[in-house]
Amino acid sequence: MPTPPTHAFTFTRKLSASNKTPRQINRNLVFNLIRTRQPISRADLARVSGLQRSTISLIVEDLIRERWVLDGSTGRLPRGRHPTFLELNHQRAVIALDIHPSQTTVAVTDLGGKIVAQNVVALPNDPKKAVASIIAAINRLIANHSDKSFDGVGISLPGRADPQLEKPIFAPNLNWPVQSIKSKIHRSTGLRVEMDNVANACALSEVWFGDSDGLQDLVVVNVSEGIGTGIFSNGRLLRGANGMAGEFGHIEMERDGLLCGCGSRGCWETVASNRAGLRYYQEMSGRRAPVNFAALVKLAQSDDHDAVKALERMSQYLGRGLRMIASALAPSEIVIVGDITAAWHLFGPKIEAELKHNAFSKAPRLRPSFEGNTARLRSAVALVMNQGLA
Amino acid sequence: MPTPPTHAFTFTRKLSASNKTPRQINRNLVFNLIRTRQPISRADLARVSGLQRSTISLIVEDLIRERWVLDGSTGRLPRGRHPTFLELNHQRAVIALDIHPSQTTVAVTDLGGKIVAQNVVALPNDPKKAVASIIAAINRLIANHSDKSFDGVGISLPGRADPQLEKPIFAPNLNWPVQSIKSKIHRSTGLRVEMDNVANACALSEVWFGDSDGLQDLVVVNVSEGIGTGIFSNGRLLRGANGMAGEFGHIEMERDGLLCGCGSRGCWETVASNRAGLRYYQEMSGRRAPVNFAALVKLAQSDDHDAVKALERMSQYLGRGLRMIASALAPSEIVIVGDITAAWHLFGPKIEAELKHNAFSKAPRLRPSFEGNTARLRSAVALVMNQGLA
DNA sequence: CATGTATAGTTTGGACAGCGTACAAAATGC
DNA sequence: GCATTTTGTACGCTGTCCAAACTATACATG
Repeated sequence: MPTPPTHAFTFTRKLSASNKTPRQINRNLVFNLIRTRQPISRADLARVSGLQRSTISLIVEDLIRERWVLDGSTGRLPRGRHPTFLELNHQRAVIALDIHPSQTTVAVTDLGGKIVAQNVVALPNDPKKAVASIIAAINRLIANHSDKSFDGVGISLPGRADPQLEKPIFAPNLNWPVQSIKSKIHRSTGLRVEMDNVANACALSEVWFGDSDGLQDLVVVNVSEGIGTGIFSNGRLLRGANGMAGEFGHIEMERDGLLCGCGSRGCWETVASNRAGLRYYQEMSGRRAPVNFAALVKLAQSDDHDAVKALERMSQYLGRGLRMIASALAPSEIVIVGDITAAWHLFGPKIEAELKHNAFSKAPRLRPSFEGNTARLRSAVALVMNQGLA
Repeated sequence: MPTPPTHAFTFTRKLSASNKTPRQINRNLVFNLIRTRQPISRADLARVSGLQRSTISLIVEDLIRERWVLDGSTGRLPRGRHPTFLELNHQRAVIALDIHPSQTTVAVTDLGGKIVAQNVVALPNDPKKAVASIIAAINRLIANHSDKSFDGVGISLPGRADPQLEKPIFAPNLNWPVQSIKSKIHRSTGLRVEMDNVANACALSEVWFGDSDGLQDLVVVNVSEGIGTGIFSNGRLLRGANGMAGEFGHIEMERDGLLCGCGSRGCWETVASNRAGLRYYQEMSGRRAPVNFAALVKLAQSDDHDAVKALERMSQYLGRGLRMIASALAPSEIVIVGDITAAWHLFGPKIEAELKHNAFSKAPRLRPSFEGNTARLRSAVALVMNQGLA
């Protein structure tokens, strides 16, 4: 006879559903539909979602009461009563913060991710004062937009952080400390603060603000000082055990290659990141490299032979790494974020050719981020939206 | 004024929830708890799930009416009414089919995955008749267990198949055609047939039959003629765009290496699969390789120097590949399935040392499948269970 | 043996969700 | 004015979970 189990037991997350669960699910669905398809009427929401018009009415009533959406203009139809279009509440806004090794930007955006105002943060010489400068810049923006009501602050940064934990735990390419930035901003502004890796954030952003409906599998590759990837799979971000999933950039590509910031040798990012591109230029031309990678891209665009060659070499390595990603995850789409996309017509085909080289299965679609240089900023907005209503 | 949208629109899956949704969710939760913790009382189910005892009673009533579970024995407590333990219905059974390049096995198991009967299928010389032989073997097993009621057939095979599609689309290591095996078995037996890649199936199996509760991130690496990986992330299998996710085995590891069955060169599986182990033995000893990999492992266990060296070399490459997986996905656990696990005490440490070599973050736990050689068979059961009630 | 206590499992009423139908509101055309 | 068409709302129904009351069962104790 078995002894009584009486398990001591706790689930990490609540797994059981209550009778409030459908409302949560449908509420998120409806809000997302309004967000992506605004302006849209209740009747169309019903058609699109598969829910009844009556149900939609109740859910929308909630969303309006909580000031997420507004009744907007009225439409015209050949027959029948005119629909009232719903739209996101323009009064509500989000602070987006893009922390980048070479430049940090802060912005105000609306719930739809549209950038209302944007400033580059002048960082002081003393890196310890960086966080204070950022907070000052945020507070200035909030003060300048007193007509808005702010919902939160989104931070996208090059590094990994366990979503539970406060501080980033892996940021080899950032030269100033961001420890406790999250709680400091929260204390100063009183707003909810969401922080995540740039590539993760960009993946969310593509899903939230992109036009591909129901995208389920997508990998974003952020090519900057290093290379980070954000994996969106089964309709969710793949975070891994400590939030460390997506470090394709630190997969060994060259045996006994260059020493990487992570301590290993020959990582993909040592041969395919912006730094690698600059190094190739130096090696090939014998001249000093341009001040930054954007300048190198400009050089290539003006047909500088060495610049083109250097970026082609970088593109080849990029493509080879993308082939790894395609084999490993078979996403339907790979999106590139970074300065290299500024010259996509020159190097996109090179990257894609290498990606498709000898591929044993259908290669994923490859495209640059639809956002260009604001991709990282908008991604920070997605972080807040994702927590607020998803 | 915007024109009326009236979107023509269909979701791939239904995204909206109805008031029946919580019951579906909780039913699966309760069934899974019974499966993993049987025997268990209703009261303990309530404690463990967080649902009310009354709700549990209703759900269990459903499950008993549909003959998934049974009221079983009675427990004893120091005080109070004795609990009645619930257990899975032993009458119900599943056919498990393990298709393997060197040997195909078919078995009868109960809902808990316990193997009731098991036969190796003698495949005819003519590979075209293989499917017919398998079907005959299945029907024999069903006839011999007329006391059971069969719920479905699970097939785990070395290859990828879009879950929607009928035929496997990528099986470079299988030398006989399995096209339309799914529908043929369905027609012959009348049972539901679920088919998936071995590694995917084993990942499900670890989650379904393993003892780690609430495991969310796990990668199974199946080391056989080739290498396949099954990725369990965010509590679901990661399938990718065409069911092709998980082909880490075909990531390039040696530039201009050996030609692989997939058409590329230097894939991980060309240097770390069973075939590679046999090749290393041949190269190192100058002798002909053993008849199969299991024999090579036996040799190593009896201290044959060349066999040990060959498998150590294979282990090193295995570990190097696992390091890729750890960087890319940061799973909390990596599980190895395959004959190499028979000598885990010899080679497990070698693999793990290479996995941890120069790792920039905490390496995942590494362990052999808790099932040993029946892992693949039991995995086929998990496929059926996963579709039936998950 | 009666009583009190502890635990398992069931019953019942209430709250809440989505569905489906009916209906009011609003616009157009004849 | 009236039929028609479409939007958006109101109301009753069913399904679900929860909370508390209730019943059943067992044991310890005096």
